[in-house]
Amino acid sequence: MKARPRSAAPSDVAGGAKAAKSRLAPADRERQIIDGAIAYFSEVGFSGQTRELSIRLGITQPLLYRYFANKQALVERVYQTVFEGRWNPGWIAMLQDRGTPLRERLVEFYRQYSQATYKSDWIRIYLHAGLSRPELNRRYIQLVRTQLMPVYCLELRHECGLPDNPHAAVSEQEIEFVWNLHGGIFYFAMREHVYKTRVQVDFMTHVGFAVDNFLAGAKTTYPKLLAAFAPDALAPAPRRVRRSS
Amino acid sequence: MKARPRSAAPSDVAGGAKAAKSRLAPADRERQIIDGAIAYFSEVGFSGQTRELSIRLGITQPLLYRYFANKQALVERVYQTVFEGRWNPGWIAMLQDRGTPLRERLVEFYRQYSQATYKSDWIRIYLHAGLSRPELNRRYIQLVRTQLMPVYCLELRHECGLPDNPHAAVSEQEIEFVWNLHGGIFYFAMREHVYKTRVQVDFMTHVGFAVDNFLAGAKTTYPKLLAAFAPDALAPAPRRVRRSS
DNA sequence: ATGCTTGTTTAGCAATCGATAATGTAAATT
DNA sequence: AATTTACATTATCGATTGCTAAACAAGCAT
Repeated sequence: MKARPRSAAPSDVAGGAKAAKSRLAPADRERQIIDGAIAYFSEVGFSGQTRELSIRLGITQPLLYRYFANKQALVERVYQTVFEGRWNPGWIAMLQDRGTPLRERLVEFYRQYSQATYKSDWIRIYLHAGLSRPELNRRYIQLVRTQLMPVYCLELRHECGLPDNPHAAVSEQEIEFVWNLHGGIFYFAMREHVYKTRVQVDFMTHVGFAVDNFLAGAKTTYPKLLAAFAPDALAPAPRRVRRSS
Repeated sequence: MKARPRSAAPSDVAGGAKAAKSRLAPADRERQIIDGAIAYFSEVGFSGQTRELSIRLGITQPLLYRYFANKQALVERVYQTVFEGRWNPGWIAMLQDRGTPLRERLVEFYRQYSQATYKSDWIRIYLHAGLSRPELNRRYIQLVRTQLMPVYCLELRHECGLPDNPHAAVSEQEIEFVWNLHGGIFYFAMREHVYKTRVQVDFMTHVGFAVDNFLAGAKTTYPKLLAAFAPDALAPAPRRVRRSS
């Protein structure tokens, strides 16, 4: 009931590294196990064995089962920690700040987003999960689709000099259009962190050119796309035309 | 030694489906096992069990070991069949045919490429392999990097009205630049076939806009990139300037 | 110091999985 | 039809793996 004041671990706490045999407070031990599990499962996949994980943690295998009812429960915690812990809601507001050029906003977003997610552990967990538990990825993708991509679309409309018409819903075709930028950058990170191909190019330099090219092309392509798939968005602005009989 | 003339299988041959109990010629049985293994491993990953695979094939588990020395050998054959069997060398020539507009060439390429590789089994095997045996993906990526992307670059130089200078090597920065188009389209297919998100947009329509946007942007972005990372390519043309002392 | 709580380890079970040996049987050869 | 060849199945072994029960030991209260 009462929180037991524990002495800090003697040598190291949950430093992510191995070897921590001493007696730890439950919260510390749990955190250490989760961190170790993220590193381990991201490397070998979720079919990795609990014994091997325990060895890397420097503890015995049955101890895992004092903190998690079974392997599946531990895996769930790994999913949850990785997917729900690295999204920054402030990104949306930053992307909507028209005080700075859209190009700079996008580049800055990818600088921050890549530091949060485009690392070996996140991407590998993301791919492993996608193959074995796609529901989880669908939820994350839904977050991107509903939170992030529509902002891209609206800012891009503005950037292209199109009327700011909040009533004109963002079409699926637009979403996919802007997603191509996002996907290309993701795949770059994937090649770098999963296949570990020697990428001789600086990530942010690449992002700069990708964003430049996307925006430069959109100036001519985006209006055409809107004309075909979201003609509402091209109407003057505040008053919406509705079949004047 | 001599090839035994076998009567064709009574009901079905290696139709990819299950249930083929009858006695088959070795070549047919082997093919059937490989096809089944591709379907099975692409679904559950390479940690899938041989027993489950045999049940799906409608055969017994030890029979697998008559055709493959061990599980690893079967896995290797799956890799090999999937990765080396779907690349069409003719694509390169097609992409270089300047008789048709580059836009049409790229769209047509993605029509054919997606039919060959952007299917559930190929993409899932590709991702499973990437996580457990990245060497194989590196080899495939090397194929794309050395065969496909340089062609994109050279055709794009021509498209942008830049001099056709075959001596000016394609820079890494250029490769990554054009790869962003390829990666965005791959990621679209990945969302569709792995995460199975409801994509309301026709694949080829999406490709059309992605290619349009890429080419429209490149008209202004690509020369800037070349100026910074491959100034050689901007030199007049045939005669290469080499430090005229 | 003594006893109590609880974090950790030792020992081991039951199910799973890759792989093998022995046996059965369908098709080709004579 | 009898014999041979080799495709396929039955039965089973040994190692691995998730998980549990019992024993051990470190810190706190009295």
